[in-house]
Amino acid sequence: MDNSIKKLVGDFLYKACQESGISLEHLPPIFINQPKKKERGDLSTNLPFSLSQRTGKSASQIGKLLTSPLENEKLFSRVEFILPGFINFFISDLYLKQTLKKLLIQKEKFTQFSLGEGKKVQIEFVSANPTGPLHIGHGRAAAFGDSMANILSRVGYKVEREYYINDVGGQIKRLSSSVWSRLRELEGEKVSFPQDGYKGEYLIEIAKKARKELGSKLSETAPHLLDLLGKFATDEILKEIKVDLEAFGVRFDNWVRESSLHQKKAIPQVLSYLQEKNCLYEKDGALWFKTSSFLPDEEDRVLRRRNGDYTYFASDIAYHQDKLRRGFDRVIDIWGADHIGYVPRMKAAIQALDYPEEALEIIIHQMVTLKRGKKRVSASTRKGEFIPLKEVLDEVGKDAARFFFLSCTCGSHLEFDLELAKKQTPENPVFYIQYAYARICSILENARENRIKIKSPDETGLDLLTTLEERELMRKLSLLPDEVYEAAKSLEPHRLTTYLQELAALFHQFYTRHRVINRDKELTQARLLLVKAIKIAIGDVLGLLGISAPQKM
RNA sequence: GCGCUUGUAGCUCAGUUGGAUAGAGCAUCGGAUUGCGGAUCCGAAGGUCGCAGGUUCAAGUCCUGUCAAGCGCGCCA
Repeated sequence: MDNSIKKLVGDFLYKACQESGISLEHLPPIFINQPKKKERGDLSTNLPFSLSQRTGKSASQIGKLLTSPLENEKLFSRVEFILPGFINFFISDLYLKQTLKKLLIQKEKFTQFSLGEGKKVQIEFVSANPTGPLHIGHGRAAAFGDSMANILSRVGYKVEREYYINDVGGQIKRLSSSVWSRLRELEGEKVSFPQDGYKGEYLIEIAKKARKELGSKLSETAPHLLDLLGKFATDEILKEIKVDLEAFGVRFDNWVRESSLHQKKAIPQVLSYLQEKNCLYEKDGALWFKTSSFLPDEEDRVLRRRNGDYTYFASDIAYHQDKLRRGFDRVIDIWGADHIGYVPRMKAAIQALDYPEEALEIIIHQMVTLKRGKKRVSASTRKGEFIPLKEVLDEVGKDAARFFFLSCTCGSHLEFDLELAKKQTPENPVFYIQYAYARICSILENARENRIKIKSPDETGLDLLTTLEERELMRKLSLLPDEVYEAAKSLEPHRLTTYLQELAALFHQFYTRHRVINRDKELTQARLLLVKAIKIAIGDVLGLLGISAPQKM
């Protein structure tokens, strides 16, 4: 659909440049902004300024050249040049009303774009180790990745969500020996708990379940006892993880186990590939990857230990090669900040595999620090010190939690104060938005009860929408496609939470000042359509964020 | 010690690839309802954008230095 008004304005400017003989070689990228002040119009650009630097002409000369062909354009009611070099655009009511109609007719297609061109994108996120329940940090990644996937698919990408399960290695051994200790505790034995084991109490439940289901297989002399326990425990934990994700509104298309890569012999294969490319060498009995030949500041890393085991890095290279070979046009990883030091070596590995560095896009989200009142809680699965995502969901709900995570840029360190989150629940911004939606539903219900039939936009005189509040609402709605587009382009869902708050505020202001259902039948019709359009917009954007839009609250 | 990230109102955070007079929510104070949902609306107060330099017509935004916080610097994953 490409209903971008900014693109439209940009095209006009481009044409105006052509017509006024400004050399297109000098043309910088055209940026269209929303001015902070209403007096400065609905949209503005600093193009005259940037052009004047490149062409040597004065900004006001260029301003005149650019604005005069636009003066009779129906899209604008006014176009003005302002010193030192801005052009302000005032969108015409005609355009706003046409856009309102489009939104009503096209619904969620209103924000569709051909940007993605049907290209395949894979987003891998959460990928928490199956050694314990999801905690609040995973919640941030889950909310972010999931809504990012929604947004990308809206702008024309084919999106796949993937979860990578590290079900091999030292941590799984620690997990199984921890379960074994818990089991023996249950039998009344006094055991010393493994020092680097998982201390969380959830393992007691799993041990109980293991005793019940595995029964006689669990003797100390049983062969592969720890493997058996490890498999059992990871499966149980994964089940719980899936339940939590489901409750958080997140579903994955694909679950990939690290163990499946081992079965496929993917790791020795990728290593021999790298060997041929002369990226490896042996030292101290171990096999090393020459990270430093790609990034001088990085140290070389071990891929195969002296004892013959592969490192996590080795299997991760195999995993990423596998992903890249699956034929995606974009591969996006979302990692927590605790993996930040891992980025350079992964990028180096990608290049060693003959892909350009950009073939893998890595987004780092900062840690969530937790507070309970004044106490800080660190999140450590190993020590069993963490607030499970489930607990947060139970206390503040899926919608509030997702909204909270999505309102911040993922680069910000954020503090989640559980006490505050609970206290704020009634005044949480997400309820403000949902309330606007429910109010509109209520108005529409009211209209139905009064047997007012809402006519189609073509039959209704939208010209009756003349108040300031109505214009502001139409203006905001007309900018929605650009917001979605920009959120997709910059991979920043939080733009949409900001947009929703502003839209909801405009609606509440309108609502307190004007009646939708009133004595003037024509005006009622027009306002019902406006309100219906807002409902579509709010509901749609909430959907992109994975937040519910309740008819009643 | 080195690297990455972050420092904006009392608190939690926005701030459009450098733009025009720095924003929102919460908390605080004051006001609004015989109207479609008061989980709302209106107003007040609240800031040396960590600090110091620099770049330029223009810096919260870019550069350098400095202070502080988080994370990372394994033949762990």
